[in-house]
Amino acid sequence: MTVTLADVAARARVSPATVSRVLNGNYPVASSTRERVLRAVDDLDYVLNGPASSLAAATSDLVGILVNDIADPFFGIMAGAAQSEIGGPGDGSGRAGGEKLAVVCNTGGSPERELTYLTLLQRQRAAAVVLTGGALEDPAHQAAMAVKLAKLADAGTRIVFCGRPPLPGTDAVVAALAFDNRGGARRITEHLIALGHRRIGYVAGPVERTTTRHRLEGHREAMKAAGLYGDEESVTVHGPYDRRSGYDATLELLRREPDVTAVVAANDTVALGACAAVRERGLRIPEDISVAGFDDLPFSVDAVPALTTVRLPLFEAGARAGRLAMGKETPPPGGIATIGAELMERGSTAPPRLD
Amino acid sequence: MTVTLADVAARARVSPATVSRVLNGNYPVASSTRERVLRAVDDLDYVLNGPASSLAAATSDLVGILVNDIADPFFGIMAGAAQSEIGGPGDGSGRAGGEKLAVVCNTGGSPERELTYLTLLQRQRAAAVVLTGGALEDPAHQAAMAVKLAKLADAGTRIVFCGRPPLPGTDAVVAALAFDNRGGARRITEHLIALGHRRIGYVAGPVERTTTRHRLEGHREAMKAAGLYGDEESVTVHGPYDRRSGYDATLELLRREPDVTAVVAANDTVALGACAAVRERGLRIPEDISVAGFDDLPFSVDAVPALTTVRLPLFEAGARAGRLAMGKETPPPGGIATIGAELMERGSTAPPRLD
DNA sequence: CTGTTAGCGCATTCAT
DNA sequence: ATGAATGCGCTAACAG
Repeated sequence: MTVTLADVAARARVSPATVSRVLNGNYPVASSTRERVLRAVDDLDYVLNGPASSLAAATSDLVGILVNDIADPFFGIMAGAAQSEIGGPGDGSGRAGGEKLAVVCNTGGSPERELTYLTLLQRQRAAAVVLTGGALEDPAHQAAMAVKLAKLADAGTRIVFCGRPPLPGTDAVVAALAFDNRGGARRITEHLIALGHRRIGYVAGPVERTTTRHRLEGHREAMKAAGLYGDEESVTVHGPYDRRSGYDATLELLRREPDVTAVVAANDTVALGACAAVRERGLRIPEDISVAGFDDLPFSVDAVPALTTVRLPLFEAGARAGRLAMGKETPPPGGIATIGAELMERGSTAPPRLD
Repeated sequence: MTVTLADVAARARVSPATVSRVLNGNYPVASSTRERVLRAVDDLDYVLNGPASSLAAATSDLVGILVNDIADPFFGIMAGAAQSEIGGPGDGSGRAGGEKLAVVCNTGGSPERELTYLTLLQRQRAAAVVLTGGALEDPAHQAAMAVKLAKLADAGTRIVFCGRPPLPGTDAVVAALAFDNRGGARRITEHLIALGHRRIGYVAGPVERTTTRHRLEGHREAMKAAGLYGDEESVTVHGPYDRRSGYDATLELLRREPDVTAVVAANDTVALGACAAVRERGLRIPEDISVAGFDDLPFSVDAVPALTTVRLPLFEAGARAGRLAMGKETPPPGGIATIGAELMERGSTAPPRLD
């Protein structure tokens, strides 16, 4: 019932091979012939059979974009940008073209699902895979990832990291775009210290994540450099990268260390929860307690007061990852690029109360 | 170079057909044989060739989820929920299983891209497609969609709408889960009227979208029922569903109609921008102006003051759409279900100033 | 319960 | 520049 390439060939009075050639466009075809073929395609409303094409060519037009949390704009912005570079504009003709199918896969932060998606993508003979966000630091999982990625690369799949440091043991990766999480975290804490804060609480992300660790390390570097050693552990609380966690962790922190004058959150979403907790305790921001975030998501400027945070160029990074995945851009030297993080001073931070 | 099913068969000393059967699990196989085959699969590190499988079976394990804006949690929450129902748990074994590949495709609200993605999915012989969010009301596009969806359905692809009313001319759809946008909008405006507001501004979404129209209609129903006719047009401003638009539109609205005492926004993101604009004008929320949103996204409760809005059960709807797409749940009678919208009264709305 | 036999629809050699 | 032939790796009838 379904129209095949042979049907198109018959109608255009050419061989199937010729139809294939005009559709893939990688071969010289007389323009008159091409016209005829394209008209037949339209007349018959032909749609290429992807599986058959992929089987014969041993490659597909599928590109996977893995994200930790699709409901988090942090990933949404990167994924959308990458997708727009990969997907092409789309001519709306409904006709089969040479388009790639850029799709995003939500791992939910689960290492098992990450591996499963990679297998599924491998099974589809994906043209490329973009991995976004921080990686789990579990050695077993990292090893499994390295093996899996090597196999994918071996089968011709291009691999790009976006916002994630290069995985140890993986040279199969086309390029890794890493955010300067450490530097950004250092700068925001230095900002707080410069304002006069001495007791600074830290609401960290989930343990065993590269992003969490790098941001925490940057924070502690700044603290140490200012001679503010001591009880790092007691002013640090870990939790998931969500609003609820920021709320709970901050309540816990304020209970444990009532004399903190500033709270640094692992990201903006967590910071929002932290703000709610601070207010719940009857404290004002920034008069009684300063709060800082990370990422500079769109909503952060609308918080009241506007959130002091670190801006990550998520859209630009995602777009670049997309181009890298398509081979439209040459990889950075060494395959690794670090992407800067810029401090955004806003209303949620101020000098501590003098008392 | 790559391991094929035949290799596995040889190693397990069975026929290729048997290997296929244990892999697909839809057929009785002696457990001892199955063991042997699975061991061979592991030994050889075999991964099923998706394209070959799809070609032979005339169907793939791909499921597409179309969203208008992947950076918007409204879609992210639905897509994530749907994906979790479709993707299965994932055993992390890295082995080939019977998993579906649930992927989200970002149309960016563009009708061309919507159609293109549908073609790409059709080309892949997708098992199902979930379309989320409001639809464009352009007749030409609707007709094109109806045709395209009919073809997809014809080829065996299950179609589910999530948060979108049934498309005219489409009976190919398995089920449509529609949000009660009209009812929700009516209730929130009634709430404002009950508080004593008479001049209420409306910051609407983009024109020609079902969601925009239904919410606006609900709002106006409430206004009319309260005898508050009149200059609907002059207190209504349209714009995209984003923060910036809410900001700009509200500034425009306040300039045009300085005597409004309340602003209803098309959604929470827009409401956030509206809040910023209101403050920019030196007005307090809710003392000088009440602001209301729609959707009840996670950040809305953290706005200051907390946003009065209409709660949509996005996660539940997405999950249900996912189950429907998988055939794990029987469609509602008539294929259409309306999903309720609940008013959430919070701090951003209050009685108008008496002056 | 398992093996044998045929394609699925297309991209690619080779020819011409 | 085009046509003919071959096989990609797998599933789905059929047998047995």
